[in-house]
Amino acid sequence: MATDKALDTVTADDVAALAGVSRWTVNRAFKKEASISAKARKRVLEAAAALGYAPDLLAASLASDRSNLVALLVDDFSNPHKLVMLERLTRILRKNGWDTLLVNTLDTEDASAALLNASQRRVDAAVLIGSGFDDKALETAHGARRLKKLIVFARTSENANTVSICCDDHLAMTELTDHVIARGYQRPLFVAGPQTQSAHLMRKETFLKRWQEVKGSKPSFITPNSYDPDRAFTLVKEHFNHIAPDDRPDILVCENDSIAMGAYDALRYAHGLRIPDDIALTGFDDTPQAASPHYRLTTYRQPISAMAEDLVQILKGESPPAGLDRFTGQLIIRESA
Amino acid sequence: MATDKALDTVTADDVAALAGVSRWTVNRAFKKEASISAKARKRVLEAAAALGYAPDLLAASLASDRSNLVALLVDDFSNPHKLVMLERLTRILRKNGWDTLLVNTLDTEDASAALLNASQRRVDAAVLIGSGFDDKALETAHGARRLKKLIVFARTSENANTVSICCDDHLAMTELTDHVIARGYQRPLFVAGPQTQSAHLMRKETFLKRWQEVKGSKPSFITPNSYDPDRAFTLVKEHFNHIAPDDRPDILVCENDSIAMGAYDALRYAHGLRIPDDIALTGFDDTPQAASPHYRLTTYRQPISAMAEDLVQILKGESPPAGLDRFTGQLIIRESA
DNA sequence: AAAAGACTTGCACGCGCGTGCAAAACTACC
DNA sequence: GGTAGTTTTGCACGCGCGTGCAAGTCTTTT
Repeated sequence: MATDKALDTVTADDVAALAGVSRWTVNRAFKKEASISAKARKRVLEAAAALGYAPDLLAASLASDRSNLVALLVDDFSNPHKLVMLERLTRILRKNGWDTLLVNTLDTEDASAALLNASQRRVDAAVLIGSGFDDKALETAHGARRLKKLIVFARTSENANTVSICCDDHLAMTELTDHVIARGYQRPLFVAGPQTQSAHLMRKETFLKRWQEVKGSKPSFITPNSYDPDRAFTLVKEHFNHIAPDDRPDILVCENDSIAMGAYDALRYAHGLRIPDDIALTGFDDTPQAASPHYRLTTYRQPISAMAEDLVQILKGESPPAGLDRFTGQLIIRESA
Repeated sequence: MATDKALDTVTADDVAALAGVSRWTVNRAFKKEASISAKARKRVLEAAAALGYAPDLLAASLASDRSNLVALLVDDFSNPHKLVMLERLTRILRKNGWDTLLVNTLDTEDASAALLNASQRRVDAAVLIGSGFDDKALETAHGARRLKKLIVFARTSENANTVSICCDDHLAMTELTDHVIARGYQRPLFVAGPQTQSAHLMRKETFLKRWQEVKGSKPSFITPNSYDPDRAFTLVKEHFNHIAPDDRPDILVCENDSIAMGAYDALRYAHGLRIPDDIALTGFDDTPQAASPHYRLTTYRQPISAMAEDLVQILKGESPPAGLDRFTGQLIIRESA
């Protein structure tokens, strides 16, 4: 047991002893750009391999003021697009030396507690990937000690102390709106997401504005109180119960794919409408499911990888830690509209 | 700047000074079961609130031998069920005091590097939620220093040094097979997942065995080399190209919902078959999408929450750190079979 | 009121490594 | 071979808190 203990905890000192150098040389051998001679490094690495040593990142974080840890706060797990973002972010962050703390803020009263928790782990940055983060949470976060950087991902933010990395929603929705108009649709209905957040999307506003500019009329809209497809299903189903066939919209423009898929199912299975023959539909995000031969959703793909790379730049300090980084995505035209 | 620095880094000593107690009393105030008087705790917490102090979890981890951190290793992000598991696990772990390190092992040659990385953060446990972890990775993990517990989630493992928390696949597949038989299907085709892992599912074996026991014949099967629905789509599409209508299976039993949905789309959109009229289909996992009016998938729901609670027990040391914890799930019968 | 018991508080030492600088070793050049 | 320049190495101190025990304080009992 005592030997086990000693075996368990191989420290830089042990490696130093074996390699015949000082502890500091050992740790230098593990840093990419450290001033150390090639042969010293070689000797150290061999000794380390023999002993099964790897630097303790925890101790390193404590001693320095960076942890190479990023907290990802997520408050909506009903959208498969989140899984795509998580995959991209974790992969790209890891490639660049950052590990990821995944924080589920569903249960947390507001995000503040989660943010505090992240700061207690000394994360280098907290990244908000969600819909329900409000001003209060952002302010608390900014007030929190040790929370060096606060980044809102895939969403704009009006808080001056945050960076927002997102796709250019204005450009995107304008392009999508123009596509819808070009296809000759006349009576759109916008299906928005929850509208309470300060950090939110401008998709609805952009669509309404653009449509009015070009067509002169103001489209109506409905607002599920969450991005859950089931809610969208129910809401759309109810909405169409109260509409005479002649007044029916000829296209549903949805704030994201998650809502669009719920709406799709409601139209098709609750009201027997064929898409796009009886009614058309668009989404946003290009989730994997949107491409299935079932939905064939016309949608808009955000450049998640580029956005993740941008996040890395910010973490590295090569981009300013406040402001708005906008990216241009790509309209994906499929059969649904 | 100097004052900023001083403000940034509120330590237990500062709180102690303000509250007129020692540093140790301050930290005790933040532990649930610490011997501290009610009034001392109150005084400390007030002082802490005034200063914006919260204990540094990093320093605590270094000083003690636990980090309250769990690494979740995921190697397949194409299955929406992963999102469900992530949501449940992160929420339940957090409720019990553990934070979650999400590690994407898609890019990692084998999982060993990821496991090593996790151990460098001194995680209390590494949880494998994936399909592609092989023996080598598990052995490496066990060899790694500081990796206290290795847990295979939602999958059995034959490695003696791991705990496996999963639903009772044998029971589940037997129940599902019996359902399929009771419905009168005669010519099943099993669509399996990749078969190379040591830590894998016994679904195929169980199905084949049970079917043979009851019906006396041995069903055929096909094997996509990944759980990606697109692969399943392609494989099923190809497979049915080479089958005469009379030889067609009357039911596809799929290893999980992800595969089932790909297969569903292939049958319906590539071959124009109606489900369940022309051919039936079952899945496994009960992903949210399986319930949609589109798929209406007959499937099997794993008790993820109970499994996550079991994980907590293991982390707390109230369950043995090796062996197999099996849970009984629930057959979900919908229209697809 | 004194003694025994129960609870609360303080403290020395260590967790493993980073920082910044000074000493040492090496290299190049005349 | 000596000097200046360059690279490499070693080290004191600190990061913020946990552990286990000893000293201190308060409560109970006879």
